[in-house]
Amino acid sequence: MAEGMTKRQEKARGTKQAIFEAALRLFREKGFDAVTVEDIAREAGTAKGSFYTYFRTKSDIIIEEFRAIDGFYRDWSKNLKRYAGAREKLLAFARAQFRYVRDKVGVATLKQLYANNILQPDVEKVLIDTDRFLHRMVRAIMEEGQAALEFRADIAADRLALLYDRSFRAVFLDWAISSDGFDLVKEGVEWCETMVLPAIEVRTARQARPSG
Amino acid sequence: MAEGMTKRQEKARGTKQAIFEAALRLFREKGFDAVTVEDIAREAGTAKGSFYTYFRTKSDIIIEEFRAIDGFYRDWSKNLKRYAGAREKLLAFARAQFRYVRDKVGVATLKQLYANNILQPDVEKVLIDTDRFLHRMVRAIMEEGQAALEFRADIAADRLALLYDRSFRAVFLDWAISSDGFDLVKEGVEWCETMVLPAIEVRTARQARPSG
DNA sequence: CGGGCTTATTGACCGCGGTCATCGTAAATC
DNA sequence: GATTTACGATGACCGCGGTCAATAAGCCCG
Repeated sequence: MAEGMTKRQEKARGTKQAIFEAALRLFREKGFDAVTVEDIAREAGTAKGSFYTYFRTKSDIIIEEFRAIDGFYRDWSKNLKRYAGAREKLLAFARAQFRYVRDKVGVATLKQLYANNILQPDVEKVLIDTDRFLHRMVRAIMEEGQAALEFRADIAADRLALLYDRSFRAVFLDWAISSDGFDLVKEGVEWCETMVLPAIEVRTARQARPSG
Repeated sequence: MAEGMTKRQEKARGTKQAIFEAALRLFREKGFDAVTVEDIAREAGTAKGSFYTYFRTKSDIIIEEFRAIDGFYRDWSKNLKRYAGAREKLLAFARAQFRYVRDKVGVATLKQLYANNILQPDVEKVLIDTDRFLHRMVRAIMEEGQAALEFRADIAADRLALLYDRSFRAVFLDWAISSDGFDLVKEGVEWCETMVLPAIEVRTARQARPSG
């Protein structure tokens, strides 16, 4: 792992790692706001200034942590072939995604992530980055659905993927604002079935029925 | 206006108003982050501590300003009867709403508003508050659409309104994250036509057509 | 091995958002 | 009118995120 590295580079790497892990540990224990950068540095056995050698802001830790989600998507995408149609793939992916965010990311981290993406001026906006694996995978599913005449073909697959991504951000946003005020998985899947799929699928007739 | 007020209450009201107006003026001139609370107090001819007598945080000013948008909705709702069906009403309202936010609110204010709603723990969450005029108006349109068999009736009007609201937040969020990276009105109206109406309307057949 | 160069590390320092004990005076009470 | 109470105003103060000049130490070349 540390092949071809000078002693200096190795040490630097170690310092960054120590800071990162200390930060995650403390955030988990006490919550983001209750942890100071000095706490993190102390816990990592280094000085406050070193934190800023490796991270631009306190909330950069959150961004870095969130990048791990792309690893999850990559792993999960191997399951895709299990599902017959594009519709099933989208739904299964939605469920997996909501589960992961609810159980592994958590509402506190999500809040920081969203707030950070909104406020920080020059940070690369990971949430709306269309180069991420997430987006490319969704686009592939859209193309498959279009080829199978499941999904509407009058909108480019890339745009369909954007619409899908954006729809999901809406649920995440509401979940964050409401501070875990509803079950993300249940609401998310329902949202996907109600709002996302109807817009994307080739239409079949649905009659107005009285609510009950 | 200042009927039945003691001299003290009048003065307090004046102080609050002076702070509020000074803050808005300075934010507009220099931007939210470049203005300090002391700047605001000085501009308002009072002391820093007084700011916190009337506002809990610096960004509370933004929340207060944003409440004006409900006044806009109220005024605008008088135009509703111009439009024939519920679908037209929703679309017209969408257009008006996006225009107002783009031209009168601005991306900087919207950013602060969203970040604030996400991060502040005990603030009333104006964005997802279903008691706001906005939500009640949309619900009324949904009910009208259901009665006319335009909109699906297997979902309660209140939930349809929530879905509509949430969809819109998605566009506002993307607009905020991308820092005015697209035309809010154009994108918003397209989004409404593509994602929101298809999910809400009673379905009529749509065939898959090749893109291009 | 020696000396210049690069780079990780450090902690004092800064500016700002937010707090709070204190003060002065209008309002209420008698 | 005198006395007490209530409350708006104040600014010194605090804690934290973030900066930066100075320092220490590994690296590299002659």
